Amino acid sequence: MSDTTPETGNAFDIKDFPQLYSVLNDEDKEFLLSNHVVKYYAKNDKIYGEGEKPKGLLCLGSGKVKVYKEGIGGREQIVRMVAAPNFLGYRALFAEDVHIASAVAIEECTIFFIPKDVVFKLISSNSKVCKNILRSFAVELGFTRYRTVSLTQKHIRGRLAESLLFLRDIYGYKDDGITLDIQLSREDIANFSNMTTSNAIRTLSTFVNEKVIAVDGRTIKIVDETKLERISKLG
Amino acid sequence: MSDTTPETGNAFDIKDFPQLYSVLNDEDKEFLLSNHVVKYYAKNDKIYGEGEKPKGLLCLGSGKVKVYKEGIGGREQIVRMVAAPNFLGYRALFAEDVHIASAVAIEECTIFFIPKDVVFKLISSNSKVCKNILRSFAVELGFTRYRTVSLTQKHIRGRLAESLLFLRDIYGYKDDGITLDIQLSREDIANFSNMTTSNAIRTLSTFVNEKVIAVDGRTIKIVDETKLERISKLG
DNA sequence: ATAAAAACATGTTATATAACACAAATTTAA
DNA sequence: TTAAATTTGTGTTATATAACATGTTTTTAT
Repeated sequence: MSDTTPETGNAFDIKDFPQLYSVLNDEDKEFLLSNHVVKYYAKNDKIYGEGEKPKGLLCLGSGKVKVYKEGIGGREQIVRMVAAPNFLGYRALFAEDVHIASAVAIEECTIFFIPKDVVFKLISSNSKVCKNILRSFAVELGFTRYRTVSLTQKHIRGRLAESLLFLRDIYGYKDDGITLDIQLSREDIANFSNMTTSNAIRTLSTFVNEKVIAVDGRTIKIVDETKLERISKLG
Repeated sequence: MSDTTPETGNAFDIKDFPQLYSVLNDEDKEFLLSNHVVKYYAKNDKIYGEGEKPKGLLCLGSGKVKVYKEGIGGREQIVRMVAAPNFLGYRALFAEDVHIASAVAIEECTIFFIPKDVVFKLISSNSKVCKNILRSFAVELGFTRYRTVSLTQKHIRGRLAESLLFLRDIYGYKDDGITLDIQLSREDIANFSNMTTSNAIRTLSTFVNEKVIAVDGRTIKIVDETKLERISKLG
């Protein structure tokens, strides 16, 4: 992590983080502006790790992050793929617990750090802040529960298809309207879909053969959305 | 569901629901007391179902509830076992979504229903209410994520052992200190542990043979906690 | 009290997928 | 610019567990 501006020079600031800033009154805006820290992370930088204690709220202002848990025999399970703007690592904060997952920047990130006491002061004085955080939790819990069922019940093809559709939902397409706006290693795709890397590679190949997707290195195009959704649905 | 007092005559009321009542000031207490409904459910009564829209907040005052999702081919996955006092069905409320799971009373329950607008008024006027709900979400999200990894990565023995330990954590023991204070069908145990009923039965039997647990019908005693924890940990 | 239904139990077979092995391609480092 | 390491790709084998079959016991309904 670096405290200097990133090379790209994109000047993101907390005013562009709607879940927090846009619902505050002028006084609280002033308070927040003078009580947060902007942090920059390069690709592959660790943002927090399992077992660490959160010192405040993290707000992903720009960039992409993967959140994963170490499982049996060090096998990594990606439990969340995060797009900006979104809260990050807030579960541990509100459970008054240590982090039970790790977060890594999968591309350059801007993160706004808000100290614990500042967060709780904002929540106390502004119920809209509270509602936004509640909504984030509710949406994420829904996603996680849905995934539990998919990852345990669907077969490999269904799991992979669903993962690709989730990546579409989270990061969207590039300008061409078919290229997923995220680059992941086969291993990350496997860890997100609960399968071995070999099987992720194999199944991606069969999807290419079936003309459901097109692959060029780590660039994935969804060629036949309907078919992919059918594969995901059938399990 | 019935609106009359249950046969047992246990007079639970919302004053015994600490997550809400104990943090309110006198005015809000009055407001809550005159703006909620007490509902009674018999064993096996459905409390809400997938696709329904929540009309308010449910607070489980007494009794036990299972929350499950319909998966592939109608296969049911229990995503939460609830003990009183606890919030229930609140994810959909705060996500402004329909229920994505169903809730069924596994024994007689008392539930306090608080209409949506009353809930939001309480949250606005009292940040401690908000914090309590945030904590519930945070704890539950942690549990759900932990489970996702266990249910996908652990083998049958580990999954079943873990489920039994979770049931112990959630419902505790009876007075003898070894009998789980919850009665479940083998099918429910299977649906909680992501396995077929046959395999749940089979694995319970091997645990009995290994003197880890003792079983009499639906009554389960944990005879060797250390061994059970080891089985759960090894996966 | 008896029939019907549901739950429990156990043995056998089929199969999805992990595990393993190895090669090729690509990226990183020296 | 060459070597080393990592990632990607593919074929084979082993195995955990679902699926199936069938019988027994317990519960529920009449």
